[in-house]
Amino acid sequence: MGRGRVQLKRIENKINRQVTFSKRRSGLLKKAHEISVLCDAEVALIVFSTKGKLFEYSTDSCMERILERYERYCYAERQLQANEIEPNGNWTLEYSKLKARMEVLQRNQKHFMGEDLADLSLKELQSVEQQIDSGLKLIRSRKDKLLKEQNNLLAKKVKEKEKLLSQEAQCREQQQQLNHDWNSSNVHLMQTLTNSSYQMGGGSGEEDEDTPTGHRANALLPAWMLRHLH
Amino acid sequence: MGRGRVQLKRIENKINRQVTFSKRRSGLLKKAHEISVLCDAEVALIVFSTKGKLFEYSTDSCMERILERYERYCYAERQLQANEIEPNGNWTLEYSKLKARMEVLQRNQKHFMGEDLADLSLKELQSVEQQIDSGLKLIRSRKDKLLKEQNNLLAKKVKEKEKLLSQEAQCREQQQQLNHDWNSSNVHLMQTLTNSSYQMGGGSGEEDEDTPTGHRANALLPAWMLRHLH
DNA sequence: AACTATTTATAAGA
DNA sequence: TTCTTATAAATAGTT
Repeated sequence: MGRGRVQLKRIENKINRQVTFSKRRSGLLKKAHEISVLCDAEVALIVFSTKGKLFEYSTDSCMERILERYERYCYAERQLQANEIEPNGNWTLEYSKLKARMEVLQRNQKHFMGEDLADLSLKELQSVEQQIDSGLKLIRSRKDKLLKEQNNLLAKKVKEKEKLLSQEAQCREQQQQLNHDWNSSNVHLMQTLTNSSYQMGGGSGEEDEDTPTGHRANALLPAWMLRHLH
Repeated sequence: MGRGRVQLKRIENKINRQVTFSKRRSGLLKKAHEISVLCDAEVALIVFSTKGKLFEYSTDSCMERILERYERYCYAERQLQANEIEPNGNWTLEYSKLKARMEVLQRNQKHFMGEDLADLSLKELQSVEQQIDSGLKLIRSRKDKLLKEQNNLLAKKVKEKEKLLSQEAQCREQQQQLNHDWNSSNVHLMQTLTNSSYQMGGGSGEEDEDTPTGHRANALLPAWMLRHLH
């Protein structure tokens, strides 16, 4: 576009390069904005000049959110790594980076729980809604699966009990002949039945027994964590 | 660029939007690459389509490095702040505390989005489900509210336009009436004042609203773009 | 900073 | 999706 073809290689003349950079940069930013608006896409564009000056564009002027999304999309490897590796150099820098990320996460989490929604534009709201909705679906199908598994397990247990009971009944028949007390045996039977039906209704089976801390409360978020959100 | 001007607003036709996205995306990536090579710049470009698919370009195919550079650049300021405000004693302690909180938040966020659900017991699942569900309800009602507000606003605008139009119509009628009266009673006078009456009869000179030649670019460009233009 | 001859990008159509 | 083509837009080189 211009008077003469251009070779795709570094422009050696410094002035020329600078001018071209300036022109193309604004063109690039404009096009990023256009595709974002026209096609309802989310765009993040970062440009460092040779001299190290930063230029950026991001849809809805929220670079952090898009970068977070990018990282999530990329299997979150970077996040994990960055958090695992102990920063040995600049503590204040690492700390503030972490803090900034934290803030984004907190904001996100609040939105997920329906707080501070006034911050969000309609588009953003829709995107959160979509994310949450798909999350909810996944959670429900997972729950469904777990429940079915437990039911199967319980059904098996019931069968076993029945088997035991019939064996017991046989025993009892034999015992009857020996004139043993019928009532005590009956009570025992009742207890067994009650126990199994309770487990079925309660649903969670044996998992609660392993709880180490003991505060696996109804709320997913412990109080101290909720405090961190504010 | 193409057969007809294009308005900078979301393309409503879905097929059309998809096609345009595909075309412009490749154009954008190409231009990102070009400026990177020609001007020796470092470029990172991330694009999410409406459907959430990721496309990216980065100089030297090293997105991570550029994003880190970006964060360093952006957090330089924060770093100064942090240096003054944050505790000057035990950085490693502060850092690991923050990290722990971060990890909890990340885990939670994943669960909210339906990832890593295998970690959760049935009870926890139910609790997450509940939280998310209530969040979703809040989000939907907020969206509803926003949409209604927008509707009201638009309705108002429509009414205003209607009002203006009817007012204009009235004006014109009155003027015509005046002209008519004046013409009929002052024919001879009019002849001596041809020039001025011609101007008057021609109507109000300010009516033409369409100024196709005026570019008015600055008014339409977002602030960031203006900034980059200088 | 403008200008303009050209190249490039792309909207619409097939 | 891909190709074609008429046209709008971007921009290289110039002033």
